[in-house]
Amino acid sequence: MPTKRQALILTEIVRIYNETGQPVGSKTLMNQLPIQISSATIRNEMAALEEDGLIMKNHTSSGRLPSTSGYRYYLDYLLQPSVVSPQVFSTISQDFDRDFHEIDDIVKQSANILSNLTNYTSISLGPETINVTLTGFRLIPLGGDLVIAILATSMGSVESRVYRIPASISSDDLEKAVRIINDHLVGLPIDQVKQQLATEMPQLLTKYLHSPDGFLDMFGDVLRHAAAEHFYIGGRSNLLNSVQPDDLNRIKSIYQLLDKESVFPSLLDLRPNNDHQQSTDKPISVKLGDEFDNALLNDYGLITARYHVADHGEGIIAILGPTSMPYSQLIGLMQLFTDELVKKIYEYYNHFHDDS
Amino acid sequence: MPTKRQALILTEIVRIYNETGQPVGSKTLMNQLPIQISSATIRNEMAALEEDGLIMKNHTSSGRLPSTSGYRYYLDYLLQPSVVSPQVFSTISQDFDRDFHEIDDIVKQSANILSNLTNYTSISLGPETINVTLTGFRLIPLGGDLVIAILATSMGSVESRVYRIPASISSDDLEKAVRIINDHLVGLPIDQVKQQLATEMPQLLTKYLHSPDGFLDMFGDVLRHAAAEHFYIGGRSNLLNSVQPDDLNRIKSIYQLLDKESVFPSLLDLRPNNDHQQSTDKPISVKLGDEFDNALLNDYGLITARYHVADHGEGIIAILGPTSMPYSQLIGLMQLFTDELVKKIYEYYNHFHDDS
DNA sequence: TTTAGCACTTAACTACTATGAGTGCTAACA
DNA sequence: TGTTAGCACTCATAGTAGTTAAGTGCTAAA
Repeated sequence: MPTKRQALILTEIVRIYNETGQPVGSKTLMNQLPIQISSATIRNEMAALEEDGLIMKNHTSSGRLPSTSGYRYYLDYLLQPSVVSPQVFSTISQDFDRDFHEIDDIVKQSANILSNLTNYTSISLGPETINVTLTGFRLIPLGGDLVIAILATSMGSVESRVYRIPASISSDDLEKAVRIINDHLVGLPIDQVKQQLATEMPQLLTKYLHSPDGFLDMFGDVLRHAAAEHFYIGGRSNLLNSVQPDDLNRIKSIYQLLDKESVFPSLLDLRPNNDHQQSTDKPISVKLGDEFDNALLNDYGLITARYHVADHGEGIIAILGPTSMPYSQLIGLMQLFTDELVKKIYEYYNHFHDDS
Repeated sequence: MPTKRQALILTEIVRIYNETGQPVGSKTLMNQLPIQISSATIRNEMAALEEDGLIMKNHTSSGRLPSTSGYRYYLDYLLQPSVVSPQVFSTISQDFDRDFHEIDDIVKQSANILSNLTNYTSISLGPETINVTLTGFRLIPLGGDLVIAILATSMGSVESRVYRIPASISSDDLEKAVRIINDHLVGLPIDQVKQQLATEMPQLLTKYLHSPDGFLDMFGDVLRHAAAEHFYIGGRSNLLNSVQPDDLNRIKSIYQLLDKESVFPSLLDLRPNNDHQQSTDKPISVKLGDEFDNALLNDYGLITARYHVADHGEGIIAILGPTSMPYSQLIGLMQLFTDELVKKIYEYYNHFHDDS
């Protein structure tokens, strides 16, 4: 456990290292610290901090920089979110001030705003589809034996996919089947729809379809895609800001990682299992270096902010940048940003359900 | 105009430089050339080639490398497409051997296959929507005053967007309006639909809608999005292969370019105006360095292959890589690749119209 | 026209030498 | 006991000089 003075020194090391990117020496600290102590004393304190594993050296005679544990300690105990400037605030509201046609657009735009604001990479995941209900299911014939199956949800998202229908099924029967789906399932939460799909629907449909399996597979397939989480990454190229010019291969690997969009959210553990206590407590949490599963991200930090939209579950927005980010400012920013985002999403949903 | 022997030397310089990435000296050439001449003679010939601006030096005592004009000359007069190995061929057919649900999936997959195959970045643009017809238009109420407008085309693509309908319009009238759209416009090519939208439709709709403007705007909007060209970029990260480790800023700029997907096709001039004779003649053409509008791409080359799908217009697939690419192999590959791609797209469309 | 020979150029590598920022330790001091 | 001045020591960085190897241009001979 560092003493109060050691904590002060650690905070200062984090601050200066984040600003300059260079290891911090005892003389520099002496000039910057609010208290009057000599460089020798600072050296002694730094030796103690190094003993505790909170700071480290690049080589015998270099200044100190925060270790991962040092960052961790700083984030958990020392950091204080700084207040966001009014200009930034008005920038955010301005960027959000448009009419969004789909919830996905809001999610996308939020990632873009945040990455523009911070010059880091941003990842945005829409509110969980807890209370989303099925609004409608349609089949539109395309000619031939192909149809487009369209599924709409109360969130305003539409999923459409093309399928082949065996010629043996008459279009009358198809229409009836679609009507049954709509009569029985519209208005139900997606989860329940999935459930009924396995239990009651097969029986109901056998009246009209000889073998409803194909039809149900199709419906299930669209449903699965509609319920899948959509997320967006903004400012990919900012990842290049933080990297040393020499290790080009690492950049490449990280980009390949980003390209494989499918694995990204699980890799970053954006939606942790509930066992993971620490992160579920606070709305904003930070994941550092070796806490990632993938070694490629060892030099990166991820600031994750959870936000809750009334009756619509949790969404997530995150910043991915180098380990040394101005956390204090960024976390202040995130608090404000999620507030605005929640406001916007809430507003969007309200337009739906209110004026009927 | 280079002599025959000079052309041979140029070809060899291009080949070796592409393989090694290093400037080529007279001794190396002496050993590699199929003819028996001394290094001194080669030096003389190289001096002549340099005089013509076809090759250049990095510094006084370095070997030679092809200049942009040199590449241009090589591509226009010397290059011979090499034959693709059977393994590559079977790789291509294998990768294409799946059931595609949408034409966009084929376009996407083709970009991925090509970039995997070549280790370069690949850009794929689907066949132009010349003969695409409107297959259906639907509105699904979402509750409140919102509806999802869904437009389907004979290509199997579906565009859906959410709109707000003024409460003054009754749902009965809306349904009638939708029916009118379907009765009058289904089966027509998109172009004609657009035309009628401006001419006849307003009159027809006034019978049912007090002011059809809002409705027509909505329909026009979906139509515009449905008709927009979709393209895909595969293997973005391969761009990093070709770049010098020191100029990180250029990489970043190029990535930002790639992120702005909207400007990319026009920048690359993938669909040149028909005046541009050279490129419309050949199905495969190459654009080099300073021929790009954007200076960022000065060190890059773009191999563009046009392919024609019967009754469905032209599609484009391209490879973006460093100026020094193994053009001979790549162009051979592209010929074969577009054949396979055309086959696949044709097959896809046939499933639509044939077995009705 | 071709070739051998040679002087010349240049990038890349190596070895060596400051320089300076920074540390750890000791001894004196409050 | 905590703090500070002083000093020897370490190490990355930058700069200088010398060497090597690849390559050129030019001249003169075949």
